[in-house]
Amino acid sequence: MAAKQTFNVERFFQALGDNTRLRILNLIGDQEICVCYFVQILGGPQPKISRHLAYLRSAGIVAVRREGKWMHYRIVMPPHIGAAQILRQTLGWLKEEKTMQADRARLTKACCSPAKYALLEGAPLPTTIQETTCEAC
Amino acid sequence: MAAKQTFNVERFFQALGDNTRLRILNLIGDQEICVCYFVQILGGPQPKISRHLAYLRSAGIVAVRREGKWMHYRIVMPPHIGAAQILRQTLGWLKEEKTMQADRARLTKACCSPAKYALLEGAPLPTTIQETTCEAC
DNA sequence: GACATATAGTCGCCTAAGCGAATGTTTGGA
DNA sequence: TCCAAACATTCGCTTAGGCGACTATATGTC
Repeated sequence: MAAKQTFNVERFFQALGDNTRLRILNLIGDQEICVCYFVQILGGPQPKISRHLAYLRSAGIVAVRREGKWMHYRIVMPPHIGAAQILRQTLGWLKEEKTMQADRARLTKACCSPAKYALLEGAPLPTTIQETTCEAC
Repeated sequence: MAAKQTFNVERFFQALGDNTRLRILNLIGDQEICVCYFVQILGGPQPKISRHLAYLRSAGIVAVRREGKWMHYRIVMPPHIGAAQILRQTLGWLKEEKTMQADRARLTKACCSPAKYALLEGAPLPTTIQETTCEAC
C-alpha cells in the first residue's frame, strides 16, 4: 500500500517557500499540465523541475497521472480545510503577481503553437486549455 | 535609517514553516505579548524563542516594542494584500487546532495567576487580556 | 557603580534542502 | 530487440536553518 503519510503543516508551508515551486503551482492553476511545459516555461534544467515536483508531491500539494510517456500534474487540496483555504488563497494571490501572469501568458502562447517549441512537439495540451479557444493567437 | 528590506514572499512562507513559530504567532494573536510568556508557555530554552522571534522579525511578520526590561511582540500585517490575507487565514486556522488552543488556554491561565509562574512575576500582562475579565479563574 | 533581570546574539554541530551533473527508469516506436 | 523520448532519481557540493550551550547587551534597582 502507498506510504500515505499524514499531512504535515510545517511541510505544507515549507513547500510554498520556494519561488520555483510557486511558479509551478501558478502554472498548474486548476488545470492538469504535462511536465514538459514546466521545463519549457520555467527554463531551468529538467531535473531541477522534477525535484521540485517531487517536493510538492511529498507535501501532498500535487498529484500526478501518467499518460504514456507524459506525466500530468494537478493540484490536490490538502485534507485540512484550513490548509486548503490557504492554498486557494495563495493561488489567487499569485494570479495577481506580474511575473506569474507573464508565466501564464507564455504557457498560453506555447499551447497555441507548440510546434515552435522543440520540447513541446507532440506534447499533450493542458486539459482545460484544450477546450478553450485562444483569442491571442 | 532602518534597513527596511523589501517584502520577500519566499521568506514569508518559510517563516510559517516551523511549528515553534506558528505557536508563537498563535499565542500573540491580536495582542501584544511579552517574551517571558512565550518562554513560559512553550517551555524551551529562552535563546531558542529569541531566535525564532528574530526570524519572524526578519520576515516582517512581527514587530517589537521595548517597555523597560520587557520586549512586547505583536503581529504586523505584511504590505502585500495577498500575504496579509494568508496570514489572517493562517491565524484563524491555528485557532481551531487543539494543540494551539491548549497553548492559548495556558496563556490565559498564566495571566490570571502569574505569581504561580516563577518567570512571570511582575511581568506585564498582554494588552488586550489586561482589559478582559477572566471568567475561568 | 555593582548587580540582577530580561532578552538578544554567537558558536559549533548537525540535518534539510537547493543546484548542476550524471545516471536510471518507463514507455512507445522502428 | 534496440533506441529515443520523457521524466525521475542519485551524487557531490554548498548554504540555510534548527538546536544547545554560552556570551553579550540593555534596563532597573540598590
